[in-house]
Amino acid sequence: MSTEPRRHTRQRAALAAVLEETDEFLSAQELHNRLAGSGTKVGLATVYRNLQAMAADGEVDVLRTDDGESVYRACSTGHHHHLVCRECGRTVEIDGPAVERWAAKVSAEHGFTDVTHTLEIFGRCGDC
Amino acid sequence: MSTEPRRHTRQRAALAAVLEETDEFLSAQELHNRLAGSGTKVGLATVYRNLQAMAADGEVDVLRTDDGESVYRACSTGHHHHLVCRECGRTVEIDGPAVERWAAKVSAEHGFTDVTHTLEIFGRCGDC
DNA sequence: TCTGAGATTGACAATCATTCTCACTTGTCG
DNA sequence: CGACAAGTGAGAATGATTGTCAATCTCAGA
Ligand SMILES: [Zn+2]
Ligand SMILES: [Zn+2]
Ligand SMILES: [Zn+2]
Ligand SMILES: [Zn+2]
Repeated sequence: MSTEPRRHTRQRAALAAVLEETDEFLSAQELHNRLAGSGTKVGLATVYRNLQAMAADGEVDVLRTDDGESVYRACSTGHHHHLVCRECGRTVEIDGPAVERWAAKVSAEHGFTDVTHTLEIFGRCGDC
Repeated sequence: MSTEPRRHTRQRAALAAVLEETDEFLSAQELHNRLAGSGTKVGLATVYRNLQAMAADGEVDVLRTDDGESVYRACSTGHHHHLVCRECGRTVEIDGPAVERWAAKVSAEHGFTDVTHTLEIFGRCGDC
């Protein structure tokens, strides 16, 4: 599962830059707006394509809002989960070794292999 | 959080019946097809509206496929999670008290209140 | 059993995030 | 410096989901 070589482009760099500027999950559309606002013109399709590629390479994390929109965030590498404020979007990365073990155990008990899981926690943060 | 009174209609009964016939998660479109196939004509919008209402009342569980489609399943009542086969759709309901406690603890530690969480496990079942 | 108010439905239009198309541009590498 | 495939962009296409609204059906009350 080696990562395919990826060319360096102005568009991707700009997108990565915008992603680094925040700790909230942003939609592709919102990222596209911010890029437009920062003087760099990048096509919407390109934003989608790059986000998709970056997500596949684990450079960004993706999750779905309640209304089905995908939102993206530059994240620390490695498997982890999120605690997201429903109001302001503030996000805390969390880690749960015990949960990972539990998931693996349950899967095995039921004869499932090649398992992955999604786990996100939503709430209202102290500032909201 | 009292459930609004709901009228009994032929369409809803038919939908509930189809949902009871399977232990897989099905999309609204697929459910609509099955209803059509079983002689009962029900409008697609009605399928969506009812699934929405049923989900709000906890009569069915909803989750999102990788490609963003919502899928529904008649479930046992109460909070629980799922172990779903990526290939055949077979679903096992799972329960994890430890995970529930962990989620609550982590949320509290970060000052979050009014928390909810999503947790689903995907894999390939023994038969696939 | 009969009614009326209001919930529910259905055919179809509208929405809207995401993907596709394809001609054009630009990294990469020898 | 080319060659050429990867990357891009403008706009069309997709497709699940939601909105519209007149017609229909439920059911509490008479
Ligand atoms: Zn907040
Ligand atoms: Zn995990
Ligand atoms: Zn299976
Ligand atoms: Zn739970």
